[in-house]
Amino acid sequence: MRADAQRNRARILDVARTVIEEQGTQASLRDIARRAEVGMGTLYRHFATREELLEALLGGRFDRLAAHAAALEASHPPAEALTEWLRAFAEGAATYRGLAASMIATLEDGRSSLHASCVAMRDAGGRLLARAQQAGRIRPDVDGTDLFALFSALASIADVAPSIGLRHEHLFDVVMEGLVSRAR
Amino acid sequence: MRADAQRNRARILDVARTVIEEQGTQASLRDIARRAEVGMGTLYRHFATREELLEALLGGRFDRLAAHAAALEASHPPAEALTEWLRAFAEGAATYRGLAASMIATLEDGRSSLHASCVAMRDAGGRLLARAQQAGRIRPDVDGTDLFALFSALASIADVAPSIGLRHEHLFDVVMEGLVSRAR
DNA sequence: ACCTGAACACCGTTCAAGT
DNA sequence: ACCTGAACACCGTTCAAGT
Repeated sequence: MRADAQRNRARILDVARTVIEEQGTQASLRDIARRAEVGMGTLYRHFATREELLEALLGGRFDRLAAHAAALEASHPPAEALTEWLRAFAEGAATYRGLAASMIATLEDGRSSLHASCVAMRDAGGRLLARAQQAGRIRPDVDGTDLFALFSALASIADVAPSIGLRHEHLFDVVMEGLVSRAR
Repeated sequence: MRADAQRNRARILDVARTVIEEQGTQASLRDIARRAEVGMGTLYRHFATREELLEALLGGRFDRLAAHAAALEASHPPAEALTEWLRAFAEGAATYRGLAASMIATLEDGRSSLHASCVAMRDAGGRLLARAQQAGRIRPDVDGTDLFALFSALASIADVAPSIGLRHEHLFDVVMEGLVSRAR
């Protein structure tokens, strides 16, 4: 990649992080290009879709989250590992306003650039889930997709109603208890 | 109201119902005006905000839902009344794509035209909840707002991922079990 | 190769002008 | 009283023209 291109790409990512932090995942791309002092075409050349931009911003974080699942599997007993991971997952889904909703949508949209990361995360969670189910600690009739949907939806509440978001830990606990009930 | 105004209002509501059914609560107001064969100003005169339009479309339904809570309180035992009502509530929140998210947001936005209906529904649910808690059937550390948020969030999953929406009843059951656990 | 910015087709919202 | 539709300030996306 040419040096100026590389510099532009970095500038865009840098500005995008700030703007999306301010305005959420639906932030104006025009605004990002403007503040990065770059033409619209340049933004589109580097990131053909909004999802590609989000992937560049979040891909690393998501990969680490999937890896974290494997680590927890080795270090913690089944139920604790799952709970701990779901907590980290919910935190990740809350990185930017609007992200949680995008993540659920992306799970069934194979064309989205976020699709791969989300499927990987769902599967990582699914493995922790299966382990906890085999240990009889989680009800057997839920799968990784259920988990992903439930906790993303939970995270999305804070996006749309910040004050209710303060109850997040509490609501997390309620849903968690729902998973525990009817185990075995 | 003048006869032509009344006719216009009815036309707008009629078309809005169709368009919002197609495109969700974020449907283009311009499109609604166009298909109702009405100037933009006319639409704005009758419904100054998008929320006012939604209120006109859904207010009746929400009022009935609040009334339904009182009826259930008289006819059913505490836990059954609550479960039954929450089922109806979730159905109402799923009337239009995007509505569930609007409802959570509106709960803490006093200026929204949907605010009154949503508060009324939350309180109606809150009364059924308190009754079930007094009967020792629901954990005591949740309130009406928690309930509203949890089940709206649940409904919003189907908005953004239709196929996961097919699991709605199942996820409903999981959350319900979470409410039951730690009762008394 | 890469960048720019105007062009196009859309929005929501307002408001002067009409009846 | 009420209606119309143009005007304004925004979008996202594309693409001819430049370096």
